[in-house]
Amino acid sequence: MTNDQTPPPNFIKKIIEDDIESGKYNGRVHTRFPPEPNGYLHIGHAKSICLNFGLANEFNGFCNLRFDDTNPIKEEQEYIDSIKTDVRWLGFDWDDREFYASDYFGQLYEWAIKLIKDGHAYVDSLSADEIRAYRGTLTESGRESPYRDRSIEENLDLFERMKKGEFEDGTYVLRAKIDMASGNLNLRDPVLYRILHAEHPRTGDEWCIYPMYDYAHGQSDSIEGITYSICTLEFEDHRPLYNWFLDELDIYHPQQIEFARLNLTYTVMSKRKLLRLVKNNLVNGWDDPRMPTISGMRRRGYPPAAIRDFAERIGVAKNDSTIDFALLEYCLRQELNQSAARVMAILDPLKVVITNYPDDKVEYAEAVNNQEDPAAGTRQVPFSKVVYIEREDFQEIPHKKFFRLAPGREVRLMHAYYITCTDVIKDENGDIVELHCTYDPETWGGDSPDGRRVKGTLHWLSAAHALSAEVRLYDHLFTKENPDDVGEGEDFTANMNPDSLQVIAQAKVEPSLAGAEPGSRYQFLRTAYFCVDPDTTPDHLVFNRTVTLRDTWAKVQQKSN
RNA sequence: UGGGGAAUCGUCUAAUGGUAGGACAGCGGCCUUUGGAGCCGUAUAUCCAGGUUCGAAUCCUGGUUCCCCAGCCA
Repeated sequence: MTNDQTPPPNFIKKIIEDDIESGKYNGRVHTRFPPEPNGYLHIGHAKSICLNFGLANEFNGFCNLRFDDTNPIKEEQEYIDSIKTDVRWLGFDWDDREFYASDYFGQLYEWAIKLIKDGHAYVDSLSADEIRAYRGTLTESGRESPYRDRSIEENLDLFERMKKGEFEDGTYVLRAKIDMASGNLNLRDPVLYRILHAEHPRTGDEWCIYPMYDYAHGQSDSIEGITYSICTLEFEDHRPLYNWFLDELDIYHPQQIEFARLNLTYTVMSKRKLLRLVKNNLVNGWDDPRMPTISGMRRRGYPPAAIRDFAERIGVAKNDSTIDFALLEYCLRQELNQSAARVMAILDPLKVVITNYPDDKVEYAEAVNNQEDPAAGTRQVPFSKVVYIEREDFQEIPHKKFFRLAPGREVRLMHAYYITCTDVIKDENGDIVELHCTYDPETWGGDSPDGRRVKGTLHWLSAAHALSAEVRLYDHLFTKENPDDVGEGEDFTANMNPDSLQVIAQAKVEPSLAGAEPGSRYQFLRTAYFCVDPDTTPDHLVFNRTVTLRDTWAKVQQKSN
């Protein structure tokens, strides 16, 4: 899909344009996407990825992929691998600029020694609990650690022994010496290094002290020559600390800019909650198509171009905001409408016997694959005496605005014939089991030579030729726009939608779908967009519903209720 | 009188002293071999109160509301 509108302005572009004009970074634009490999990427990350890589593209700069791997307890190679897959799948390329904060552990250690020597850092012997108690509260200033004035020599010695592994976890930390009375808690002698005798996914057991985020991030940015270190709002009051390290170390100084993270209706976004859904088996893994993870969206059938379009449309600002899920769906339909091949599938089959059609005759209707894309061509769809239509496409006593099939009414079977319903066959319970219709042989292709019109056009399948398939219909994972809107003693899981997954074991699909590749996307005509699930095997097709088609008939029905 | 941020249609987002614009959602219509897509039209907003100014979403003063921060997480 092409979007010929120029990308919208935002406050970060404005800053960059001003900097380019003033020559602040000599016109250079260099960003980075810095995930911690402790979970799978989600659509909130996608916003950040599109922003950082997008800015680099727009201003002829670069964007690095940098893993913020400073906490070996939570990080795993599995997450590193998935993150790379997801960023690439979204359509972005970091060339050879794949970096890790752990690449800089040596340099970071040297800089820590410099801070100690300059009297800006000290080794503290307080326990974690004591440090918390000494930190004070939001409204009361903190107290200085009794170890704050150790000599530089002692600090150097202790820090070196921390690194050598002489001490247990938690016995010592390295702290910056800033201001225990600061109103900004981040400046109350923040911890720079902690002792962690843990195996790191990349550095193994080379280190047993690990830098904290605040100490590692800005310096990593500096080493990589980043110009704009773009992060989310909650880091706003870390910025003074970000600047403090760079200034005290007297090294190249990137600029941190904060923007509002993405919130989406009917969705939870925090890694903690997503992890909980996975670990408690409330969903089927990180790539469950109901998950807002990139891997889940991929499996659900979201095209990367739709996600990029979405990221552009939501904008970038500093307001806390929650995007209407309907916008995402709009972007999906927009993209899928252009790219997805049309195909016929019946989710809830109703048998139709065309009484005046020859018993053993088979004709092949030429069906357009995608009227939005003539290059997609056509295909042959078999037609015969017994067909399936969608059960909801027939009403025995039609609603006044229902213009599909009803007794005595004529409709078009798309690309095939006009048919007229003559009889309704019911079982002993009064349930409709079959329809008898007649067809007009003059209407092959879907047009009548006499120019008469029909109001309804239905999709259909030749019963003898249809393939069976499993179809998975997905809905919002949560029933409330804000899943955290819960009663006392409840949490977000109380709002989980019991109907978020509905499995249709025996749907019918076109024979052309035989052998459809996992990941390929289709529009089931008049129904929804679907994507072939990886669970598919040669004799068992599985489709995931990506997003329904807009359904104005559903609205009409709702209104009349 | 802890610190840091943010307030514009229902929801996002533009407009940086000069006609409050766009998108999604809504509503109405046209068209249609998808009740899809497309097209046209339409209603709805500057947190409040003062002030400066010919003119204020924008500048000033004072309020109000919301978000973030007390990890040896990021």
